[in-house]
Amino acid sequence: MPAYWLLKSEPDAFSWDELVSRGAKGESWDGVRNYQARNNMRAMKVGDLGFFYHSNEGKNVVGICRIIALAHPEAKDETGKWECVDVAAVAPVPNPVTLEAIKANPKLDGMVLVNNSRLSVQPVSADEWKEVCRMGGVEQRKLKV
DNA sequence: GCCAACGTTGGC
DNA sequence: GCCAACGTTGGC
Repeated sequence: MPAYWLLKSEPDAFSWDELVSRGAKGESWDGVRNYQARNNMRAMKVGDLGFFYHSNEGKNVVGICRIIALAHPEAKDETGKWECVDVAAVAPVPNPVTLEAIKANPKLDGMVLVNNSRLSVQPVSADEWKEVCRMGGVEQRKLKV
C-alpha cells in the first residue's frame, strides 16, 4: 500500500510539463528549504504516489507522479542539511482539480493544502487521494505499477 | 501588488 | 530560551 503526497511547484520554476518531458528518468525534487517538507520527503518510499500541484498560477492539481528514489542529500547543497527525492510523471489529471474546488468539497476540509497552504511537500490521506482522483477524472487502476 | 501566515534569525 | 524583526510563500 503506497502512501500519498502532494508536491507543490510554481509552474514558472518547474512545471508539470517539464516533469513529463523528463520521462522515466524523472527529476530531483530539490530546492526544498523547510524542515517539515524535508521530513515528509524522508518518509517517502519508492512507489509512493503524489499529486503535482501548481501554485500561484493555476492553483490546481494537474498531474500524478511517482517517487522513484528515496530522499538523498542535495548535491548542490553545501550545508548538507537538505535532501531531495526523485519523482517521475505517471499520468496527467484529465480535469485539473482547482484549490477552489478542493475548498468547496467538505470531504477535503482536512487537507493540508487547505489548512497549511505554505507547506510545499504534504501528506495526503487515502480518502483524500481517492476523492481528488475522482474529481479530476483519474482512473486509479491505471496508476498501478 | 498586497498582505496574512508562517518560518527563521539573531540580539538579549 | 524568548521574542522581535525580517524574509518568503502563496492566495487573493
